[in-house]
Amino acid sequence: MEAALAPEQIAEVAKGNVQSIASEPIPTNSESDEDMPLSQRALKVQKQAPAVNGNAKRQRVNYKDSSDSEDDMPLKDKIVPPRAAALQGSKRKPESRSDPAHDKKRRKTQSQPANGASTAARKKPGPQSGEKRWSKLCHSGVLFPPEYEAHGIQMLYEGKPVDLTPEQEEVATMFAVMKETDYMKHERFLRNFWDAFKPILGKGHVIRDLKKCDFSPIYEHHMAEREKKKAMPKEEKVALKAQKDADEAKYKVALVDGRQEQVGNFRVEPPGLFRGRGEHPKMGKLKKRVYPRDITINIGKGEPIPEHPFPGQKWKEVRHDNTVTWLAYWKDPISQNSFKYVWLAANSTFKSEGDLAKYEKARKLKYHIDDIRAAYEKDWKSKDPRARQMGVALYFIDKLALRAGHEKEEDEADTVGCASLKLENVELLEPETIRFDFLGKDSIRYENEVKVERKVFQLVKEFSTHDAHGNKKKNRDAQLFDTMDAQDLNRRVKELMDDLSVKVFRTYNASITLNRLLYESISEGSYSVDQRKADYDRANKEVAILCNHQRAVNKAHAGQMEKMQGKMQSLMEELHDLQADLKAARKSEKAGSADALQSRVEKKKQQIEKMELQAKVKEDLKTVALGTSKINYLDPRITVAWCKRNEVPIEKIFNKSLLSKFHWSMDVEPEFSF
DNA sequence: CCTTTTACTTAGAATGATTATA
DNA sequence: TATAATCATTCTAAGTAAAAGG
Repeated sequence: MEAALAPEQIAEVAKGNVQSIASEPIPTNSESDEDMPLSQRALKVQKQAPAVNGNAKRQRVNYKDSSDSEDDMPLKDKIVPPRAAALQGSKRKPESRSDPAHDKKRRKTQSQPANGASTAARKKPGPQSGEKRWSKLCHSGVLFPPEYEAHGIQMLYEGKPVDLTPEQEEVATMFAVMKETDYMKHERFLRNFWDAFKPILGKGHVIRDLKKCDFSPIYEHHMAEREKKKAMPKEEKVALKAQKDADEAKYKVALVDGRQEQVGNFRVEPPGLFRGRGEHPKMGKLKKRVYPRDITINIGKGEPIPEHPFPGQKWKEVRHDNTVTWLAYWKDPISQNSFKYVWLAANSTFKSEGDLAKYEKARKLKYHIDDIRAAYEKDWKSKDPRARQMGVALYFIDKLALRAGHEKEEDEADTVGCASLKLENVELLEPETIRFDFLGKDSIRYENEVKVERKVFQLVKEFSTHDAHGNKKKNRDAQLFDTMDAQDLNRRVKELMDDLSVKVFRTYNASITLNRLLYESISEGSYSVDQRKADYDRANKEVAILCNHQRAVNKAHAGQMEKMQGKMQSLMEELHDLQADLKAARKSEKAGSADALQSRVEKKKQQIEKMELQAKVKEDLKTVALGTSKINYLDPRITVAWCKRNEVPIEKIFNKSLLSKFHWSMDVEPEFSF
């Protein structure tokens, strides 16, 4: 049987040396790495001018220094300067959830097609609808976290040590190690934790009030252990690492139709306290340990069934479903109606094919976007209120790169996207500016003031005051779009282009923006590689802002900035002294030393300039995450082609894992335009 | 239809490793 | 040579959207 992997093969893959393995997967027309990649096959490349479109641009709000990004904006898109505001987590529990019943039952009031209901979308079986994804699949299943080992450290209750069973101690420790996190200040977290801890303590336990608990002995023990580990002699560390690698090696690879592929997340999630984002109703709940009996394995027929270290147990199920790409899944112990999956890694064929398809679909949108824009603008004037709402929603999705915004459950964080916007999320600023303020995915705040078409402004005003039946909307937490939801948007968009869905607009706008900015950028030729990279980063940043990709300000940020300022100060002083020396040397006409000083002055100046730029970029990017768009939204062929045109080594832009994830895009021709 | 289930992509924080700097 | 800053990787939560189910 060929399924088993030779150890040396495993080692290669485990090390991430997958180039040969990884490039192969795109088998259709390639025999070797050098062959024409899928990218080229798929695209009968049209060499067209860089796309320039009326793209959405937005001004970030939580961004102190707004001056720079504004001047290069087309006037039309300029946005009213925003009020300064703090980064995250506004307090915004809707006062009353007014009429939730109505909220849920809204929609469907009006019937069908908004306008010129073109050829209804044709079902093309995509890679999710029962199509065969593999013929042979072999892997080693999942790796379980080690069982809990009791440390025997006692916690204190009313100042006195308390004995805990290992089971109790495990949960106490989960809580103890979170001592320094913000969750400790979160009432809901504490309540949920207590509700989980109490039954584990059992009836009549001495511990009856969380407030009287002191977990710090456990916390300190945990920290001490950590220190110990850090202080371990080098050889021991190396040996430990080697052991770990060896234990994991077999889980890291899978064999798919004879190809070796890396597995992504082969580890079963260890138990812990749920760390939801934002105001998550379930934060602090105990996420229970997962066992083989909870896990369904997916594997090729006739392949050896993966083993597990729990003698009495069986896998929940073993399936041989070749229409899906997951290797295993289990029910998420926190939200009973969702699953955790084990998939192949980002560089696998499954994922690469998915990526390519995603970007090709977004590129296809380019040929339809004008018609689509015309269509939704026409809908603004429709007699059908549903069409009007849909038209405005699509405009937001296109211009602002908003997410679709599906309905959420009561037991999830209260966040919104386009379709689920509430009145309280939009403020009308006469004559034609809309101010958005809402918590989106991951409870990241989206704040933006956008100048919109007059008609859109009027429509949003209409939606803000009256529903589709002309009844007044009274509550701030009422739906802005009361006649439609995300599903309706997806259906609508399919009328406009086959297989189009709402999220494609984000990909499209992100990629086409990068493409345009890179073709517009002029620092070629005499500019240094670093300067050209800075160009790239600026474009990347613009996309990140468009997509609202944020990150928390690094805790040390302020201190680091101060330090830089201080350093700059002393550099300035040094420059000053040098300049004085130079002047003196000139006076005394010691030519040689003057020349030397002159060059030292120049050097110092450059040093200062570099530092200034560094400081500016750092401050600039303190809340902006560039990585997310690079990984998920920007067609790598744009980047690769730009690197080729500008003689920038691709490694400057893509790190090792991105290179591997995007191996399929590497031999795109330099003229590629998205 | 409308809701629920399933499968997949996208997301920021936390952690770990590497590099720059004092 | 330790410490700090930066960068890469891991982790798992939180979205989207299609299909299945009733």
